[in-house]
Amino acid sequence: MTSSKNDKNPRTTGRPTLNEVARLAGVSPITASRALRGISTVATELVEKVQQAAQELNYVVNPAARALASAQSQSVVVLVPSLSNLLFIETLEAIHQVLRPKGFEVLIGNYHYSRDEEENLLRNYMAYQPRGLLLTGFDRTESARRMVEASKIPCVYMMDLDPGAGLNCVGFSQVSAGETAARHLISRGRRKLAYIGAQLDQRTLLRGEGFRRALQHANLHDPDLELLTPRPSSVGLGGELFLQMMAAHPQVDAIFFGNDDLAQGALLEAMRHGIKVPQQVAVLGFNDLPASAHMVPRLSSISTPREAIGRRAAEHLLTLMAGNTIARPVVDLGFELKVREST
Amino acid sequence: MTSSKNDKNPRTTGRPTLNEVARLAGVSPITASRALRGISTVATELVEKVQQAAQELNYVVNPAARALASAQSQSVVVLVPSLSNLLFIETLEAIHQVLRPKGFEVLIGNYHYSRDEEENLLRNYMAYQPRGLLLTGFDRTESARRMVEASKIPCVYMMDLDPGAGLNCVGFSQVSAGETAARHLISRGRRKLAYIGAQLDQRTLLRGEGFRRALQHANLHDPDLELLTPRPSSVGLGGELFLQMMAAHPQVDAIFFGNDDLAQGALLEAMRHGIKVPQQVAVLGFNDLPASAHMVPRLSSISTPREAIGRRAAEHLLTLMAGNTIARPVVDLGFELKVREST
DNA sequence: TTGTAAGCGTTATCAT
DNA sequence: ATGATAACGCTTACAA
Repeated sequence: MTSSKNDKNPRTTGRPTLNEVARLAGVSPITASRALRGISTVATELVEKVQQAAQELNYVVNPAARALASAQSQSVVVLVPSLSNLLFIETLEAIHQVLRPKGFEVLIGNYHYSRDEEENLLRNYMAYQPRGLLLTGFDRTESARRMVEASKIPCVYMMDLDPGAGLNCVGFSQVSAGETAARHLISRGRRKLAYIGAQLDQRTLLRGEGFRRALQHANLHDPDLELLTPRPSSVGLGGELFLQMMAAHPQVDAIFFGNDDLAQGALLEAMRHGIKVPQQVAVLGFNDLPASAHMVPRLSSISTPREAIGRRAAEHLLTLMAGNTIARPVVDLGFELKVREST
Repeated sequence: MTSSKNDKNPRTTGRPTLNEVARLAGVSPITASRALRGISTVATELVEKVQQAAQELNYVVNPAARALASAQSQSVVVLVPSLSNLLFIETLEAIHQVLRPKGFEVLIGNYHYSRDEEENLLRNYMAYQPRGLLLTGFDRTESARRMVEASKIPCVYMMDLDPGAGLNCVGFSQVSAGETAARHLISRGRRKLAYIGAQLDQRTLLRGEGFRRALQHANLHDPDLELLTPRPSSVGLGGELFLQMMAAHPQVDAIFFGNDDLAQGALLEAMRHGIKVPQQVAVLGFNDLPASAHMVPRLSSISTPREAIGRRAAEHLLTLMAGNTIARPVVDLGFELKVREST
């Protein structure tokens, strides 16, 4: 018994500790700990006493101490390739909505579409001993893959579906979305179909593959009508690529864009240059971003359930973190073609 | 000496500890700790040995243990009112860029423009004993304000400038930006000027105030020409409000929008309804979002230095966290009027 | 400049 | 069902 609590000891936070709560409640610290964590072995009566004491003292656990003692944090790491795409913002929001109420801290890592950066983030965040991992897609370095596997940390993959059907994932088939795009355009009587994609991540590529596959199947595929660039997707870039495509291949009568911002840019340049959409060329976007429905003409797009993906992935992870396994690890949330004025 | 390291002890992480690094380097744990933290009292020779050992073992500190022992985390809490506004994304990115390399973990809180939610987030995050705080603007609950003050945690305010000039802040004068908008429109010969704002946060209001003030000064102010709504800002809403304003006040010849997305929506509806911009009505946006320069007509806007704000605020905070004070706490980064085709 | 001892606040273990 | 004890991995205080 050296001194009283508010000693101005720099090693102390000044906040009430579990010990103090326990003393006030007249129980041992460990009982207080159990009571607060909702561990069933504690008598209801004591639980109440402890909760009251905690409330009275305004007690909040010290996450550092908890993490140290239990070798487990309360944090979940979410890695996304971009934040400038509204797409991922909505997903993140949904994840927060599910995880925060359960007491989890969400650590967000943006790897800017770089596999190496993703690996680094993963390595760094592993130091925090996260309880769970939420990763985007399946395209990562071998080393990152191994880290995840070796860590044994529960992990759910978002956005795409595991072809192997072995990993826990929540998303939709990117390939199939590409096929749908092609079939829609073909059904509109289009015959010279182009694909324009930027930010060549795995999913953009997969979409392109689905698109190509459907065209080949219809005997309409022309490899010249594919314009891909690793530059980051944006409205400005979309306009630029659109003009480039129309200049090189004036006979193109439909374009599928890997992202709505590209398609929006195309619509804008089409207007500026008097190119009639959809009369001369149909424009189809992807993701159905909020502005798309308001473009002139209103942009047709494939709407993706990114909010639902975030929510379901987080719930999925909650199950895994609770130690349960999941019967059906692959959750396909599908997508929806929104036909508006541009196709 | 009970057992060897990889005992499958559930209380242990399996990762190498500082002790092991110290042993390998042939020094005491505390020396290893000091060496790794770059504390100057350690002999250069030993520092090298320790670093080598750490590297060899692939050592990474346990943040929980560090936080517990030092009563200080390595985390910085950033609170923003929204993530769906690209504006804050860019700011966050810059903050990350500055803070992560220095070993800080960035905790992001989105309070959805709700003062109460901000207060809650603050309370929750305080449990993590953050080393620093990055807050948006000055409009918060009294209780939140007190928490920040009482905590003594270094804090930098972003986006606006403290009228009292006492708080550390990095931003620009929102009022002055509103004035600039009005003066520009007036200088273009406009006489019936309207202001349309959504998501009525403090800064939108301040901008409106500056706008109003300049109009009054020029004897051009008409309170009927202000359209404010608490609904969240979006392209769709902008179009809607624009049409509403033009229907109610067909004589309006210029509109300043509190946000670019609103202005973009206005441009789109103007086009759809054959309202000529800027001939019939000039449209001026705010923030200069990426798509604005590509609109038809290209949107004039007030460009804000959100990336620089994030960077400078983070650097500012770094200084404070290092225990230094700042001579000039108020950093005004200004703004820039971009005149394009819509005004 | 380096090391010893102790403690940060919590939870796992094992006994009762 | 509850508690005593030790331990998690690191850093502060102080001694050498």
